[in-house]
Amino acid sequence: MRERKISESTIHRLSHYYRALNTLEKEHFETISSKELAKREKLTPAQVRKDLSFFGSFGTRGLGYPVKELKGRIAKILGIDRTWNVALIGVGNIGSALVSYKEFQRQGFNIKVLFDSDQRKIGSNHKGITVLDTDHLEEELQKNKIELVVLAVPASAAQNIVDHVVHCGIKAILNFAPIKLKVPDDVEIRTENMAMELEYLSFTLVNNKKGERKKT
Amino acid sequence: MRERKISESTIHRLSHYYRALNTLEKEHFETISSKELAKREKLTPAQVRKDLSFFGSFGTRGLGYPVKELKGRIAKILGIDRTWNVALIGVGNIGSALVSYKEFQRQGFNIKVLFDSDQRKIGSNHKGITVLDTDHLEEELQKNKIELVVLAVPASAAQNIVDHVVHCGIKAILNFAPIKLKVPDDVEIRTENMAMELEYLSFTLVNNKKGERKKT
DNA sequence: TATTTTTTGTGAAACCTTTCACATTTTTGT
DNA sequence: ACAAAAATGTGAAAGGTTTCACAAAAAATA
Ligand SMILES: NC(=O)c1ccc[n+]([C@@H]2O[C@H](COP(=O)([O-])OP(=O)(O)OC[C@H]3O[C@@H](n4cnc5c(N)ncnc54)[C@H](O)[C@@H]3O)[C@@H](O)[C@H]2O)c1
Ligand SMILES: NC(=O)c1ccc[n+]([C@@H]2O[C@H](COP(=O)([O-])OP(=O)(O)OC[C@H]3O[C@@H](n4cnc5c(N)ncnc54)[C@H](O)[C@@H]3O)[C@@H](O)[C@H]2O)c1
Repeated sequence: MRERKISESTIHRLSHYYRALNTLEKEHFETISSKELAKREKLTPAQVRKDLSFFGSFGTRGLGYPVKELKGRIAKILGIDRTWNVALIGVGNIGSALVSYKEFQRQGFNIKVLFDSDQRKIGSNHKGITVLDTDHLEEELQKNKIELVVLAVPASAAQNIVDHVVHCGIKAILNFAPIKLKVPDDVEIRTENMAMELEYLSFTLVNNKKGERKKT
Repeated sequence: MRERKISESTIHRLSHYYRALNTLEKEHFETISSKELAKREKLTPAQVRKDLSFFGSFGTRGLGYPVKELKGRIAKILGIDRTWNVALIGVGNIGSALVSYKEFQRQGFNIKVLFDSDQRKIGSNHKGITVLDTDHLEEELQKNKIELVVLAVPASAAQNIVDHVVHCGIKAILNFAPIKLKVPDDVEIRTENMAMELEYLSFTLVNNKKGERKKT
């Protein structure tokens, strides 16, 4: 096995490189240097090279990286060279927005099933997908070979659902409930916490951080 | 001036402490030790103490931190001991979900104005707020003393709008468009990129990161 | 009141991430 | 074919963040 210990920041930057390479491909670039790629992503060339070097040597000295090939390599690293079966639980305000969002589908995150506990919603149709009853959650997750779950239920319901989701072997969860959920070590859960981002912005506003950057 | 250089992680942890303290207050705790607070947030006690120590000495040795007071101190640090006037631009799928989300209002982020460029949406009402025409963006942002902008427009429209928003002095933006926006150094912009989170999850799935943690 | 226990606040150490700097390789130009 | 220029890949240095460990202070106990 190759040696692992890749930081979260590196993975996030790979996502950025991937988008940049997509654009570059559309602009008909054949190759790109770390310098130019860094400039587009507001990073340093060394950072770009170091990030990529964790996964192999993809470039050519004196020339740079082959756009199309590097894009493919990163897709493979990120696991987006395939599609994933996704279930969305909680078809409320945010859940509905997510179902309507075509970008996920296009990126290979295929929302296959929807769940809700509200009788008025069960059986209804969202973008061609029927809303199922959470009572049949585990059974349906398995039947549809779901690999990734998006959670958009109220915070109070989230932990209970996560327990079921984990119980049937799901290893990746994207959570929108503003709560810290308990999962076993081998399950990755990412929480999208908008309130926290607003608080960060609020902090920068009251601390005028950017204005008085250097320490006095 | 006090010496600054607080990391993003510290601020995010303050947000977590704040929520934990809220809960603790409801549970009628008078004081809390760094040990207990750390346990609730899955951190180390040293981390909690170090984070807080950047802002002062709020605890009592042998006893811990006074829950109510510490909560107030953190609120002040984060700038959430007040309300902020917020404008939301782009009342589509995700925009509508955000307007309906009462939690923001309750947290002091007061969505005062909505904007859209779609004639069918302009003049319509969302949760008691009328949608205004983006043609009058700068004028209305100023009139309503907006301090923070939430951007929920298509990626293709985002940069142009940001330029206007920045032009009338806004210093904090929460962006949902999956694109890297250019803003001056003194403007803080946070981008909520769900696709990137999904990609991170996808990476952990293909790399089975959690399972084979230790380097071989 | 004296002793033990608890717990903070904080320098120093350990750890992790980014940047530097340069040998090496390949391309480009003459 | 050779020299100059461009650009990678990577150890080492620098910079940041987290954890350790302990003195100091307060609380609890006897
Ligand atoms: N709306 C937003 O803009 C927003 C923003 C940030 C975070 N969030 C979070 O996202 C989550 C959903 O928010 P929302 O605004 O869409 O709420 P919502 O009430 O509109 O939707 C929640 C949905 O979950 C369903 N539900 C409730 N209990 C369930 C259960 N046990 N099993 C299955 N489904 C269940 C409800 O029937 C409803 O359809 C909440 O945790 C909220 O805090 C929402
Ligand atoms: N829907 C989701 O779940 C989701 C998830 C992640 C990111 N996003 C991002 O959020 C943004 C909005 O997504 P959406 O699904 O709500 O799209 P949407 O098309 O439903 O909404 C976009 C809204 O912006 C308005 N608009 C377009 N140009 C405008 C302009 N120049 N000025 C003002 N308003 C303008 C449109 O009229 C529309 O009401 C997009 O950038 C999208 O990529 C959406």
